[in-house]
Amino acid sequence: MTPLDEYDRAILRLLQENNQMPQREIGAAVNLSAPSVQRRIRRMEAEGVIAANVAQVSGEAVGLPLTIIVTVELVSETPDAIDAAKRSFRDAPEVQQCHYVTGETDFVLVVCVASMPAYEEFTRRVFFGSGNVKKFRTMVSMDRVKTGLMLEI
Amino acid sequence: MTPLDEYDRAILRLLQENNQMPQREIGAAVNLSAPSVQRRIRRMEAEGVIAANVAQVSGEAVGLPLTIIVTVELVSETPDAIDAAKRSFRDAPEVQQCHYVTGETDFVLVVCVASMPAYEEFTRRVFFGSGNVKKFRTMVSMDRVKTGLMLEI
DNA sequence: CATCGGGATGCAAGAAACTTGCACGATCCC
DNA sequence: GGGATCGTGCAAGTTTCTTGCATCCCGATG
Repeated sequence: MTPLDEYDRAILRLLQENNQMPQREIGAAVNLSAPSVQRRIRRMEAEGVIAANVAQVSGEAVGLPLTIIVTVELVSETPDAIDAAKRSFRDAPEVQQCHYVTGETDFVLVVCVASMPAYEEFTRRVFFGSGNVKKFRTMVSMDRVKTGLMLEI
Repeated sequence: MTPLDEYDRAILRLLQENNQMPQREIGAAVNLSAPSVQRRIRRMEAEGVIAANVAQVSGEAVGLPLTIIVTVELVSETPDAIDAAKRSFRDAPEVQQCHYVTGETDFVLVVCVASMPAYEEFTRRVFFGSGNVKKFRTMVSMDRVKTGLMLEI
């Protein structure tokens, strides 16, 4: 993977804020021509530096006003059990984010649902369904203070 | 806010996966003309249904390979203290996401840093700097099983 | 029951943005 | 110093986006 220079990083800083800015404007901001900007973007997309280009949708607007952070502790922590848990969390559409973490708890999930009943249904299906969840702790978000995928580049 | 119909939701499903798909292709996928698709997208952007259009940058690629989930407990939970904490978390560039939550812990943060020393420096500056953090629990992500902002629309 | 009005649609033309071939210049390694 | 490699800017060609316009649908009204 080609190392990133200061131009690349400047472009990324702009794109992670707004990936619809015209290449011409990006070029003007970073002192490069539009074609040059475009070739750098292409390269970074091909190399996976830019993992995806997405629209950030408001949960409230689509009827998913609840964001819930859940820590999960498993009964069995064998590699197979861990993998099975990863798969089930990855496949659950309510799970927006999932991390396998160090410490007492094994997983941290960010879950987006329409209502508390919907959340309960989710826990029944995903947590109790597997039989391998020892316990989980539910933290309901009262304020999404900061969300997004912004990195300090 | 205009309620969303099935066309809008179909468009959102596509855009939250790839917001660079040409309107013509979106139109073909949802059975609408390109101009119609574009007017719907414009409307949803104006109404905040589409909150942002962003490039998702790989943390590894830009030298931020560590993702750490942190739960934070405050000493004082007065409204002023809560607000001050929200501000400081929001302003810290290492903090990618922050939620004010119910339960024993007050905040859950997702922090992206270059290294453990960088994380320690972060905790000193942001947690110990305020004098209002009673305790925090650090969970280092060993596997970012699922990330992103995808919603089940 | 006919008519009117608001809103969304598709078409087509015009505008803007993206893409690519090409020649030039910088850099690095003989 | 010579030559290969890589990235750059320019300009032309292509695609996509944007917008004016006529039409259609549907609900409200006379």
